[in-house]
Amino acid sequence: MILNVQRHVHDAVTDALRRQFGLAEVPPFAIEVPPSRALGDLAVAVAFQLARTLRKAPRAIAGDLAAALTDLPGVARVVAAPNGYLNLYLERRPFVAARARGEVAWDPQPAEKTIVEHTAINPNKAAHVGHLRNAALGDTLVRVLRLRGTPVEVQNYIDDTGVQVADVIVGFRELEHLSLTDVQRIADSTRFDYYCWDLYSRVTEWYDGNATRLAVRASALHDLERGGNETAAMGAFIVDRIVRAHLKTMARLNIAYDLLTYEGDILRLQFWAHAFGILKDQGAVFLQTDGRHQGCWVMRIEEGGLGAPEPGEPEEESREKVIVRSNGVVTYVGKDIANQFWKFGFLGRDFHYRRFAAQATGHPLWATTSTDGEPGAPPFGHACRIYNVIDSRQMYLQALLSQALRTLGHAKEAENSVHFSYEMVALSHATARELGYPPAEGDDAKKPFVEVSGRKGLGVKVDDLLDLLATKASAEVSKRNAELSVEESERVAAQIATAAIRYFMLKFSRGKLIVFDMEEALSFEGETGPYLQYAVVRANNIFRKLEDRDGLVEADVLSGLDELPDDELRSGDGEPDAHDLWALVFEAARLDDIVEQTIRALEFSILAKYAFGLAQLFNAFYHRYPILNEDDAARKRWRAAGVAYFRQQLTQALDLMGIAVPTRM
RNA sequence: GCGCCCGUAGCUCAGCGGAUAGAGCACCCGCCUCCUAAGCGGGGGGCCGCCGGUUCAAUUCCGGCCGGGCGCACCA
Repeated sequence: MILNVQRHVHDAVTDALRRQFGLAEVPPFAIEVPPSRALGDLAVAVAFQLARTLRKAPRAIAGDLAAALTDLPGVARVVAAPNGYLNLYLERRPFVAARARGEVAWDPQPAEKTIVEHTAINPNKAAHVGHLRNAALGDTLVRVLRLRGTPVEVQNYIDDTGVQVADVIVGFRELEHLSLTDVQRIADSTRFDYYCWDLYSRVTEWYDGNATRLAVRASALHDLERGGNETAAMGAFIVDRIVRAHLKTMARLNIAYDLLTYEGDILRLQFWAHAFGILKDQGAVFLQTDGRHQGCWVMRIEEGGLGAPEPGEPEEESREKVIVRSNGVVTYVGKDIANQFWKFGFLGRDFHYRRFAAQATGHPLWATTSTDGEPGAPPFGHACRIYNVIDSRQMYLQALLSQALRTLGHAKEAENSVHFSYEMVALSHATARELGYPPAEGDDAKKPFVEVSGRKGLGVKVDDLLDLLATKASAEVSKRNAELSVEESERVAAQIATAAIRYFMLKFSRGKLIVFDMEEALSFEGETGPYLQYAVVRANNIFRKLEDRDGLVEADVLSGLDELPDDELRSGDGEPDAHDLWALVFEAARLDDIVEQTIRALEFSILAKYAFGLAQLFNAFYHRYPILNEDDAARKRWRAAGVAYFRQQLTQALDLMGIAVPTRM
């Protein structure tokens, strides 16, 4: 809740520059936050930028500006620092009082309908930590956008007709010789997503044993795509069960969706045929009659795109991407283009929809279907902006999507097709060893990490990780809070587990490969989700006790702040590392600025680090300044007001990261 | 070969061109008659990979190297 102040300071400085120096054009400049409160609350470095054009020393410019900036509402004083910075100190009392009372609201942003697609796990096995990063980033993006008033539709793409599902079908059939009813029985009596996890890796080994077995897969895949046969029926069953397992896992992490988009529906409803028609009409794809891609429909890749020429091959060919194979089967790229067209609403066709499940959010989850749609579905699709949350390995394919849109004259949509890209999650050697995998050999041993592989069954399952965290949290909770009921204690443990894992997934910037290490992820100390929760729990405890002991509720604390002596707002001034009330409130106020930065950079580590820093500031304040035991009534009230604002802001920040605040810890 | 990402403390990572380069972990020292020690305070530890360029100012921007990762299928 600092952006409004920054804006009016910016305007005032611009105005002062015009008046003082007769500048018609004021160069763009930023309102910064100085490294410590002793230097001021806001700072402007514009004097450096103007030194040359004005032929004047930065310090002198800053001095003139300071003199011109009188009577700025909300600003107590303006100081020209010796180095040329212009530093501003805010009026503290009204700043604190208004914010603690919640009188400074979020700016509504102009909003256009946005689709965020994330998770999109192949529905043939349990979710692992690699999938987790995707879902955590995607869900956080959704939360941040929604806070700013953007209407967001969350889609989860289900590849129900792909190779991975076919492989599990092959496993049930060829390795276990089971029928659909057998599989159904297994699903009802086992942890089915775990069962398929193991089966999938066994199938991979089976293929490796004899290459001719791949023909079985090809045939299964063909049946799966065509539908109306037993293979497809078994596939539909497996997919449904696994998708429900994924949703359950994600619900543990406070992740929900609006729509499941099934690839099978894209095929059955001829979305691809329509998209293909459009692409052909516009000349975006053509039938290659020669060379390596003979008989394929290909798309020309733009200059600077992908493609490595094979030795001796003309460069032309490497600049083509196959969209339809010579056997007439469309590739993933083609299906994705059709899906993207639909999301923007210019495919000219729509899905039918069915209610799929209830969710903890209260919003029903819908799924696409090819027939028998239910009434009451919201108007899905027709977005102005699309974020596809997919790891960086699929960069080229995402670039092709934009290219296809551009070729068809949809420049704006191409621009608004955002590949929200992030680096993958790998495993540390130590964690791979703990999971029982043999030490890597050869070149793999030299790598600093082990790659997660669903095919090999090598990975940490999300539910296992959550269970481990919850068990550990449960022990810690009951150790400290013997009076809690078993149910409450378990609820808190689950919240702590979710916090630990979600914070862990967000604290790294998205361009950084995460080498997942179990020991590190299980930590509750230092820069972790539980540390952040703990800070808010402490703040909440203060208010609980304030009510128990003094009969004061938050509203009592916040009323009458305007008349109270405000010495407390200057405590700690002049000290180099201020852990005082003003520093805490000021930092808490920066959340809106941080959210803006986060969206601009699509970088949630900014939000995560900010929340952590704010919690640190509070913990330091907490240790230094008593509240319940403070004798001076005015100081006590101001401190409590600061704590009220802090918990309001950090709770909000945690909510953006999908982290709840437990009742006790 | 081409494209993208990464290179900052022993380890894992932050650092929207600006004020003494920070945090967590690990290590050492201190703090529970005091609102929960999942905490707090203090300490040691840095050619910000290397070389150039732009700039009043470069860890930050640009170029070139070096090292590591990932892509560049009629897989998804």
